[in-house]
Amino acid sequence: MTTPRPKPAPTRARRTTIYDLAVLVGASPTAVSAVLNGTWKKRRISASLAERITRTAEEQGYALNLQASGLRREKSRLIGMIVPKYDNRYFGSIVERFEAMARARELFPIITCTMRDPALEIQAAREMISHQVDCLIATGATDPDRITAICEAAGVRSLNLDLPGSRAPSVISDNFGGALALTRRILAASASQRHRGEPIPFIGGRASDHNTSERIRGFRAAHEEAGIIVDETMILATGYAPDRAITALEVLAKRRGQLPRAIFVNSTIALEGVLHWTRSSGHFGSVAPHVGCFDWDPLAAVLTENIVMVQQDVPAMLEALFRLIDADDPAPGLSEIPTHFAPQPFAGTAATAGAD
Amino acid sequence: MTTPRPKPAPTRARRTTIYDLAVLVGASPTAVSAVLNGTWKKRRISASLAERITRTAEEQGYALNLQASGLRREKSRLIGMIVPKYDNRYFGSIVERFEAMARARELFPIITCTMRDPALEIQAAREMISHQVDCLIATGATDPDRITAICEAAGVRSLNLDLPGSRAPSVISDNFGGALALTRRILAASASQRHRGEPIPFIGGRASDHNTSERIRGFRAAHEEAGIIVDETMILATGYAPDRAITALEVLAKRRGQLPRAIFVNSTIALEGVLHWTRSSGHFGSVAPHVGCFDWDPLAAVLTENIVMVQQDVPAMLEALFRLIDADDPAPGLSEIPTHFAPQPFAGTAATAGAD
DNA sequence: CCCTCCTGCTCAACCGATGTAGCAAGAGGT
DNA sequence: ACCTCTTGCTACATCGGTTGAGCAGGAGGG
Repeated sequence: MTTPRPKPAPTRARRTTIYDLAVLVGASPTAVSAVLNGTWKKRRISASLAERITRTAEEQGYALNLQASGLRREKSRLIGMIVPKYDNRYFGSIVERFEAMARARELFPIITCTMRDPALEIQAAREMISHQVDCLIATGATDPDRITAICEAAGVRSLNLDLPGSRAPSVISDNFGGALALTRRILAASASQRHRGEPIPFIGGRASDHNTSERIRGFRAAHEEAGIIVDETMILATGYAPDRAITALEVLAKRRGQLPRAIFVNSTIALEGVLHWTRSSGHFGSVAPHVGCFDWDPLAAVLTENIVMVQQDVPAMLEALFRLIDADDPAPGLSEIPTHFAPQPFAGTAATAGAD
Repeated sequence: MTTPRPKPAPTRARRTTIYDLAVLVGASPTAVSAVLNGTWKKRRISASLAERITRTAEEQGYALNLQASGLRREKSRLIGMIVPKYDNRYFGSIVERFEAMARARELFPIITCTMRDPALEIQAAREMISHQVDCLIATGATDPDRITAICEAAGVRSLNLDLPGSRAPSVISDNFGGALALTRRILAASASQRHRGEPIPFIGGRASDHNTSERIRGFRAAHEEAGIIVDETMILATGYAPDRAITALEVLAKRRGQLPRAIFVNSTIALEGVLHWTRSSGHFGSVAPHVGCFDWDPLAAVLTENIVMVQQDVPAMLEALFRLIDADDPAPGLSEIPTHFAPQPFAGTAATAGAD
């Protein structure tokens, strides 16, 4: 019945279905389906028939068609996530952990990266909805509320991660608190090398996104505590490209006629540029500035002196996220997860202990 | 099966279907379907009806049910990829590029990471097949042929990336050539600091995987060219964990009673351990050894003196991969893509030019 | 012996989209 | 006036599972 093809039927063996199995076993498709999806006890199929069906399915290498199954059940057991980039450890660990936790709940995670492109975010969200995801997580989305609106229209639950929205529950880091603690630390560390009242620059990120603006707030608060005034020219939220960070610092140094003794860096990607500049510009000689980085990278930890990194607590964030997913209560609140300072590399491992 | 809740049916508005639209427009579901999937000209639907249908669909926020569509068409326009980890730039860029290229072909990419766990690889492959992927890419799989076999049984095309298999077409880096060139370079760079005939250690990876063994072969070939004998104790393929690399180097140094003047490092993850050891063990003082790393990380590039990194040519690999996907000819050959040395950080950018 | 209950299974109607077949109305040709 | 062709649409079966309803046969009770 497939098609009236004059094809010499080369390979294209049709996939085994429950109907094929039913014929093989001599039972009804219903029985096969019930056995294979585990509802057979409830449906009063005998253990012996169940055994025969299971065995035959295995022999035939039967694979359930989840498209058909999902269509009938009107849910897919698919959970979607959109993510901006795969070029840093933060999003990498979010995705790894998300997948593991989704699988533990018998959900199939589908993740797609949007290259920080707002149009692609929307397109990806729509595609995921078309694929009938039961739930969609927007991670670091530029316009989370837009995604929430699209999901709402389709009756799909949505949550925000990393960047908050106002219309869906959001789990984010305590950006203010993390930036405050980080700024305090590098202000203290660099105190003896700075003039009295001299502020440090903030570099990277987009002032328009919530996280960056909260971090700037924490950055300012720490300065204020220390009695330091921060003027606008110290805030260089020039985006996520490393070379923009370099240019901005170069310009700043030229204008001020002096080099910063400490720098607040707002992402590991910006950090690439910053560290390149401090190392290879020749400006600093052997006295590298203190660097505080909001986000963590293990190679930076190993290779940089005078660096402090704030690590976002990905496990805790995802625990919180899945608590919201498990409880299907869509109260659109904001969960802020505390950050912590990244530990010394290899602290407490056999490797360090052994290196006497 | 969630729970027997006395829920007051709060929101859960059913999703709009072509039947709903058909009623609204006063046309048949067939017409709606034809208009929305673009076959309406062929089906001789009038432009005016098409216009009305399109408008109504938009107003109602209609989203196609790809589960139903895929079921009927017997293909999903889904393309699957399994990937070991998200903790390095190599796999990150593979995934980013794969997604972009898949989307350019109107395929929806679904990617899942398997944490280098062979059982999870198999499970993930099966799940993807159940979701009816049209094609499955096994990236860095520990047992690619097993996955190919599973795909074959289900009539799904499969390809290997990064690690080759014998039963499906494979696209990988020229590991031998890359390792040969890299080893030559660090042997040359460290020549004046090594005793005559002194080999350097190879650290990281698994000797059982094809890539590592090819790299070892290239590593040995470069030594042989230089008239240096490499005994087994210099090959430290201790896996991908950074702390294992540290331990192995520590043991090696103790046994030989001297420090290596150059090191071949087989992944950026092992590099974390290696650089930690060279920096903080105190062994090296200010004379860091020459490091050659098979794989690239931008922070390592910026922060390490005397490092040479081999970068795998991800764009070229994915071009080759998609050529195989586009041509549906499954000849199980091996494409080896040349690698190159990573360029100087920010070379040729405004950033460098500006930093006078 | 009749009635009820339980066991073990099957039937048929879906889920939403799509491809094939076909029908009614009007245009155009002879 | 009759036939053919085109236009613009609809009806229906189908993809592969799932699910509520229901049926046959045997056990058990009165």
